[in-house]
Amino acid sequence: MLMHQLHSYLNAYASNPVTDEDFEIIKSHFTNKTLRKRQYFLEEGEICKHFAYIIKGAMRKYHVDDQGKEHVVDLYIENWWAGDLESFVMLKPSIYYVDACEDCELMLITNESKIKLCSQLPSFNQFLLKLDERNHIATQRRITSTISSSAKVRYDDFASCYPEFLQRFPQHIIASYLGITKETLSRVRSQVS
Amino acid sequence: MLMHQLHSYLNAYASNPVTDEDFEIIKSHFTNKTLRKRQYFLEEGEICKHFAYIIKGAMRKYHVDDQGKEHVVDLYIENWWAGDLESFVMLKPSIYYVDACEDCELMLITNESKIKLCSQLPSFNQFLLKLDERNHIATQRRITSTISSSAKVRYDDFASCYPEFLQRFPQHIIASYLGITKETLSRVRSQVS
DNA sequence: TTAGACTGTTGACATTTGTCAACATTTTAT
DNA sequence: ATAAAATGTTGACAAATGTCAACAGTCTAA
Repeated sequence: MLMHQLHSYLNAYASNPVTDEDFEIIKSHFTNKTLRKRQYFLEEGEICKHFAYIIKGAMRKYHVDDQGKEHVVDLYIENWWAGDLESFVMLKPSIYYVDACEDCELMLITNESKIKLCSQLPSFNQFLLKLDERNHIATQRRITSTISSSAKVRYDDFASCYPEFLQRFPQHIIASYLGITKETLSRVRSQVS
Repeated sequence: MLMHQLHSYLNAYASNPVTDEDFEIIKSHFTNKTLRKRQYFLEEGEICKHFAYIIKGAMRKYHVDDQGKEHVVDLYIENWWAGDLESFVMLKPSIYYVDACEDCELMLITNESKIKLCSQLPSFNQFLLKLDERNHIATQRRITSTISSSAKVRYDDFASCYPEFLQRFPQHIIASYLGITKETLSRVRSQVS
């Protein structure tokens, strides 16, 4: 079982370690799922019933505009969470697709379970707050970079911040994440830094 | 006292109303502050010791790049929170400025108080989670819009999503928030929708 | 009240980035 | 094994946006 990965992960965010008993409770609220490369986890119009903790693999979230163009909004690898929060908490049909960029092993949780765990285990609540904090900070940096910098600088920032991602996602997906075309990314990469 | 505004605001986010006793505890952790238009709440290099709940007024957070250009990262009005979370929780010098775009009345809280309230009052913890959720969702939409759409569409989205902001912030600040120049915004506005 | 800052618009031109097409390699599915 | 799909690069050109300068109206502080 790869469950222990979630346990270490939770501990990394908690101020005090999560006890084995608490972890048993947490574990009981998750289910396992595997996805093959290119399979959908979520499709536009669906309600996001689960959030996915990624044990292994890589995923992306993207939006398809009126002209049918894909825009990658998020990239995820091991120890990240995939899903559409807006749909998950508001029970609204999602405007996003989430799919697997590699074969994936996931652990899924429903919103009811999340709420139950929050009220039952203060450490879980605390964990979620820390997670949101971290997420908020990363997003803030991303927005700053997006509105302030040229394509080249954005790519360099991304590459130095998430070097692994360069190995794991194809360039056209990274380009889309950065809000530029694959051609522009290709050209930007061939410039010296 | 305008404290009751915070109380209603908290209630709007809680699943059960915040009792008067709980609110007394919460209130005791806040201090009041006023800012005149154009005064700083936070300057680059400082540690963000307080987060500000805005009772009245309007503020912005911005970043100054190597070439001395300002890039507005966030806009805030009544019932929003202003500050730099990264600096606040990590005690790192901030890379942002936060200043008042109108005369402001604020209620300030430190990170220690926030942590204390979280552990003492589950309802406060819950409140923060909801707030982060809402913030996360809004930010997700903003990123989607920024990487997917032209200047005109971004402005129209912004205008329909935050019509008040058009009245309260000058155009060059909105332009910067949208990641475009004031000249481009001026031109985009003169096109018919 | 007055000079200076702040705000907003417009024109001419430069730069960045996108679009479309062609092509080569690699990976994937049958 | 083979065809199709996915990935990545390049060129020619188009479109979007930025830059800089000039200008005018409004607000603000001494």
